[in-house]
Formats: sequence, structure tokens, C-alpha cells
Amino acid sequence: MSRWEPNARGRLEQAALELYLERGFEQTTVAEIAKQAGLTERTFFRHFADKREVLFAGAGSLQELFVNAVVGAPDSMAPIDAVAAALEAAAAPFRERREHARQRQAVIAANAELRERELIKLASLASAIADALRGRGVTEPAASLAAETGIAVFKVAFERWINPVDSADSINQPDLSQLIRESLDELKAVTAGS
Amino acid sequence: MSRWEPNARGRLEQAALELYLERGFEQTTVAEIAKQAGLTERTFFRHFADKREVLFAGAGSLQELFVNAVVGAPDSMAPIDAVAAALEAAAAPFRERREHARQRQAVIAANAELRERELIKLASLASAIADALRGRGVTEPAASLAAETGIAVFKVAFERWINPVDSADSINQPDLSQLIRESLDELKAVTAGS
DNA sequence: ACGCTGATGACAGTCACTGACATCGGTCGT
DNA sequence: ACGACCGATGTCAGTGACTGTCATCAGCGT
Repeated sequence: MSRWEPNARGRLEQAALELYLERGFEQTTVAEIAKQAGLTERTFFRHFADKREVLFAGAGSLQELFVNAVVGAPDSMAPIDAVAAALEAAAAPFRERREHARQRQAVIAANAELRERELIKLASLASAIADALRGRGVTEPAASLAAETGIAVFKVAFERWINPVDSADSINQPDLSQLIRESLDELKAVTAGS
Repeated sequence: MSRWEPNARGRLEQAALELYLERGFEQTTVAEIAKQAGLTERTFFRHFADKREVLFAGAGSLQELFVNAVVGAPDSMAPIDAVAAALEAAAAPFRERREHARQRQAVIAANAELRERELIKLASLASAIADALRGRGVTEPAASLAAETGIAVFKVAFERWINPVDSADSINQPDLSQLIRESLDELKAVTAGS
């Protein structure tokens, strides 16, 4: 029998999400999260750099997924299509966790500081994708533009997945991959309009 | 003669930029900024919501410029071109303040929290542009995608304006409007590649 | 002259976050 | 089996961002 309950980090993540949902982000103190997880405030900060980061712990593995998918795309693929392939690859792990994603997004949407953190995570993602594209021989500024564009598409598709407008989609869970394809097609139509 | 020196807000902005440049953002306390401006910490927080906001005071008027330019664009213009016109309109006021813009960007680039704040300002800009586009009858998600795309173009062009790679541009100040047009053309080339 | 207003100061308080040191099961080398 | 060491956690004191509240006082209108 070990000295402490296992998975301290996971307990902190769960406690934080619950409390942020119940009381809101600002009305929750780190001490409360730690107490609910059976730990101390100091330990919270050993696992997470700040009060916001506890909601973004999975961002690292998501970024890996994206980058690997870009790197692994066939050389013949145009940059924007390599990015599109990466977006669809990254969509897969969300499929099982729509409810969790929805709760998390609700918390983030309700607080400006959390939206800031989400934006910088997405920017970091875009930067990593641009790096991967440059690794494929794509030059600047095409690499950055394709990456940023891809993230914009992902944001739009994700938002439609979480919070569907279409009445059919709001009954049956829409398919994130398909929404990504649709959004990318919309984007191509928009930018072609000159 | 009035009771206090005039332009307290401006003095705080200038003191903050100077100190952030000298010592870095984190190493500067609000009390120090206030003291250098001849005011107290409490007064700083009456003018700016937080320590970061003092660098982003001008964002509001920039957003006005953008939105007015989108609203004022000829009805016949395609969404992406209306956005492009707005970007060029917004470029004008920067022309006179490249050195100031450069210092400000140097401070922001050096600190993650400031980058977060910049990103949310840009996102707010994108959201306002999307609103303006919807006011022109553009439907979703085309409005959001055109707006986000426009911001991506602006970011890339601004970065190239502040920190030119091209040797000719690094001698003569490049023209921000022209960089915007070039970047938009690059984007169109990228997204057309399918 | 009088009272009101608006910008500022003074001050105490909360909370996010950090550094330093203590604690103590588990593990490893012998 | 024993002792040295390690790593996750606890304890505690401190800094600094930010807030609520009340006081101050020049200027302004009446």
C-alpha cells in the first residue's frame, strides 16, 4: 500500500472541472480544488503551472497528434490538404468524449482568462503545424498561413460540433471529421471569391 | 491650475512601456509603474483593468477602424475583399508609429501572458469583423472564416513589417498595406491548392 | 458661500503563486 | 536486514496583483 492515493493529478483535474462548473472559475480558489482532491494548494502548483492550466493538460498530446499527422501525410499532398488530414486525425480522440468536451468548453467560454489560455494553446498548435509544414519543404509565409487557416477551420468545426445549429445535428451527434471537411470547403469558397 | 498633472493615463502607459522594456514585464511591479508616473498603485488599477491591459489601450479604436472599413466597403465587394480593404484601412495609423509598434511588440513577444492578451484582442477583432460581415448579409460560417482568415493575414503581414526578412525591406521601411496585399495573395494561392 | 462631483490617495484584505525546508513510505545497493 | 537515498507531499512564510471602502480636496455650478 502506497503512501498516498494514486493519480493525484487526475483527481485535481476532475475536482477543478467540477468546481469550475458549479461555482465558476473565478469563484473557485485553488485551495478548494486541492481540498476536494484530498491534497494541499502547494501540491496543485507542483502539478499545474497555474489555476488555468489544469483545464489544458491534454493539449500536449493533441499537438503531437496534429504534428505526426502532418509529417506522415503523403509528400504529394498540397500543404492545405496535409493540414486538413491532420485536423481529421486529431478529431478521432474527441469522438468518445463529447460530453467532457462540452463541459470543458462551457467553463472556458464563461471566462475571459480561460479563453486567453485556449487561444495561446491554439496558436502554439498553429506554430507547431507550421514547423511541420516547413519540414515538408513548404516555404514561408505559406506554411504559417496554411497552419493558421487550418486552426481557424478547426475552431469553426469544433464549435459546430459542440453546439450544433442544424436541427438534425442537434439530435444525432454530428461527425466532427465531416464538419471539418465541410468547413474547409467553405473556407476555400470564401478565399476564392475575388 | 488643476489639482493633478494632466494625462495620468498617458503617463502610466509611457512609464509601463519604458519599464517593461528595461526590466521585462514580470520584473516590473505595478507600484513601480505608478511611482514613475507620479501616481499610486490604486490609481493604475482605476485606469487599467490589469497589469497587461496598459499595453493594449489602443485596441478599441483599432477595432472601430476595422469595423467601419468593413461596413463602408462597397456592397459589390466579396467578403474576403471587404476584409482586405479593412486591413489596409487599419494599416494607415501604424505608418507613423513603427518604432513604437516595434518596442511594444518586443515586450509582448518576450512574455507569454502578454501574448495571451494580444491573441484575445485579435480574436475580439475577428469577432467584430464577422459581425460586420453578417451585417452585409454574409452567412455563417463564411463570415467567421473570412474574418479569421483576415486576421491571420494581418498577423503575418504585421510581423513582416516589424521584422523584415527581405534585405531590401530591412533598409527601407516596407509598406504595410503592400505586405497585406502580398500576404493575402499568398493565402489565396495556399487555399486554392487542392 | 455652499454643496456636489470626479480624480486621486490611504489602507486593509484576499488570493494566486513561489521558495525553503520538513516528512516519510518505497526502493536500491550491500 | 539495514541504512542511504529518492520522490511526492506537507508546512509555512513571503511577494505581488487586484479589490472594496472610505477620505481628501480642487473646481464647478448655483
